[in-house]
Amino acid sequence: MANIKDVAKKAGVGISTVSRVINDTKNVSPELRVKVERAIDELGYSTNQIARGLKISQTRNIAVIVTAISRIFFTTILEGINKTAEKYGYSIYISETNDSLETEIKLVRSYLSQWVDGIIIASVAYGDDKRAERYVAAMSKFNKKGTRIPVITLEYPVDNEMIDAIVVDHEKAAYEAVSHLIDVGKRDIMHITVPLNTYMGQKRVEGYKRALKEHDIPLDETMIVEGDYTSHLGYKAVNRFLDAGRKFDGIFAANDQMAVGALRACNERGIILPDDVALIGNDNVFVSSIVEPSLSSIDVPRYEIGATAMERMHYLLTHGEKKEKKRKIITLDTKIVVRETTVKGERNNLKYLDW
Amino acid sequence: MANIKDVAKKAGVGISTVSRVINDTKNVSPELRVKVERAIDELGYSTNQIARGLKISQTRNIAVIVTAISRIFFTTILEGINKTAEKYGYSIYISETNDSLETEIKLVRSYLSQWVDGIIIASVAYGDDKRAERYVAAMSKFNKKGTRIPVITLEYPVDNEMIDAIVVDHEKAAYEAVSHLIDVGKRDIMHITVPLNTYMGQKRVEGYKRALKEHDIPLDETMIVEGDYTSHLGYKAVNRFLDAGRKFDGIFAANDQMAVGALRACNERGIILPDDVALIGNDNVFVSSIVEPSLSSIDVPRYEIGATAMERMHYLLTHGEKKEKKRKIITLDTKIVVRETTVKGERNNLKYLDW
DNA sequence: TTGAAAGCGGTACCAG
DNA sequence: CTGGTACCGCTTTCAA
Repeated sequence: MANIKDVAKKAGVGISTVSRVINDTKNVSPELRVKVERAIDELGYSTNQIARGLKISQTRNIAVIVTAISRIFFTTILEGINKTAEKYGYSIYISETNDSLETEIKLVRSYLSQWVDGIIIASVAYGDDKRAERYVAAMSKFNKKGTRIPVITLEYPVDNEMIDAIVVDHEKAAYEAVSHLIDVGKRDIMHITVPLNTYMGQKRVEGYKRALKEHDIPLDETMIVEGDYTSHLGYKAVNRFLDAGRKFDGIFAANDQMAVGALRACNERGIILPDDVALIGNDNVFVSSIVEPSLSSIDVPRYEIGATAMERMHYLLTHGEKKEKKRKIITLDTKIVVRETTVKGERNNLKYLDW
Repeated sequence: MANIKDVAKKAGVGISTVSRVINDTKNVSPELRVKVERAIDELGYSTNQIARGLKISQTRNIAVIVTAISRIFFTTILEGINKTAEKYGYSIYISETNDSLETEIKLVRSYLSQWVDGIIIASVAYGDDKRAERYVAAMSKFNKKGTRIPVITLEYPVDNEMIDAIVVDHEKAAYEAVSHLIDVGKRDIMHITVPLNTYMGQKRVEGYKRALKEHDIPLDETMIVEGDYTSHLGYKAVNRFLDAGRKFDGIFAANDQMAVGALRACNERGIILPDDVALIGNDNVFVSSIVEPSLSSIDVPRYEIGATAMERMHYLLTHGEKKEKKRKIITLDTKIVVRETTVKGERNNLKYLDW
């Protein structure tokens, strides 16, 4: 409502003095300071951040772009980002791409023109699409008035040597999941993947293959079925295998949604977990400890990923271009959480309480 | 990077002409238009929304404030808001109050100073706290340069006759839930509430009481236990009743989290659902169809709530102050979803597929 | 149809 | 320590 001019007039001082007390610079006499503060109170003035942003080209707004807001995997990440952002006084925009590069680029463009201070993104720009390549190359050149607008990617590092990332080792996680299945005595292991045009999809397949190889289990490509993140797909995939009379005694699903679908299918068809088939998911979302039997999974430190991303963003924003030539890729640890779908009696369901 | 001045210079035209082609006003000659468009392309210019916002006092930014981002209840609402916002070209800020009025007020103040066009909020300003009252009263006066900044509340209408709301009938929903328990033959019904200092908490208790009354079941206040939204609490509450040897054959939990906690407790203690105890939750989140036995619940159209809120916001923003004196409260329908915790054999678990 | 210039609400430099 | 003023990048009158 009221602006700085009004305050200046009311306080009977110059506009710059008002500015000084607001951003409390030292050089203001106590008397004037009091006058100005009173005027501010009486007018209920608060500074227009949009004007301020225009002037100092700094908005304290961070854009957060994920593939799908309702993908349960992201909600904890968003929480981590949000809590940390609040700590430092940033506001955050949140939006989703629905796995469309088109949408992603559109969103980024829009945020850039809103002069966000930084962008945290779960990018879908992977693979050798020409458009994607140009876009990823441009990421390190985002700027406003010469100062760089940092981009931090979630889950995996994009193909640009200047862009930081907060990730986990997907290959290793998959390797451990599958090794665990082998350890509990399984050999015919099905792998339900996330889409294979994604980094995560490919890395997890690599881990799957390595685990088989190191345990001298011959690879059967038909045991790998491409998934789409949904519970429904996991459900159908298992039913299809069953209907076809395919032999399998283990399943590694690349996310928990699909694992739960698989679990449901097994339950319905009278397959005993883990005796007949051992099953392990990925992500360790709270649902894993709620289903019956409880689902083994790979824990991904989602909150920490979000928090770390925001911490890193803040660092980049405050420590500027301190000639950090090389990007920083922060890898957080995953760990296997054993429950009843792979080892009888391991309820390990404490987690069901916190959702 | 490049600004309108650069474009004007490059195209060899006046700055206003550039503005005209950008916002495509009619009065520009074809020749100039082409020149300008080429300049825009070559410079990769896109208009600075922050400067534009300052000038026209319209940012196309909407603030969305919920109590907790990770509260699963909200994620679908956010999705509805987001999808609709995208349709109309709004960006949205998302933040959480963690049920603190303090935080809520701070956030609102901050968004106001960023000149958001509107605010959609699941407010915690309920009850007769002086500070809350002042704040709620102020809601209808939020404005920038005289034009009003609309506020729309989620879940329930705040105590301000000018503020729109998108809600469901909590009293009725609770009434139906409890009536259903009675219909399936239960009489000693426990009610685990959400916090009783909330509108939802109180209304659901009212519904609970009305259902008992209309079925001539005497009210026993000790059957009402105040909850806190968490699974853990539902779990403990039931265990406490069991330990104390309390008699009960039905439970209405005011959200699904607590219902799942209660379900887990029953499962562990050998209580057979629904024979010994019938259980119904509230919200119908996807988890209801995943647990064993599947959980009866009250379906709340969360996506629609979000979408409707954003549609209404857009309406308010485009149709301005068309002297709509009176606020609009849009009430969406809830419906009961019967599953195995109240009626044997009613799996009704299609929903488990879509998460 | 076109360009100049004022002004949105601030910040920061400069002179006093 | 204080006030005047240019300017951030854009929109919009006003005159030409």
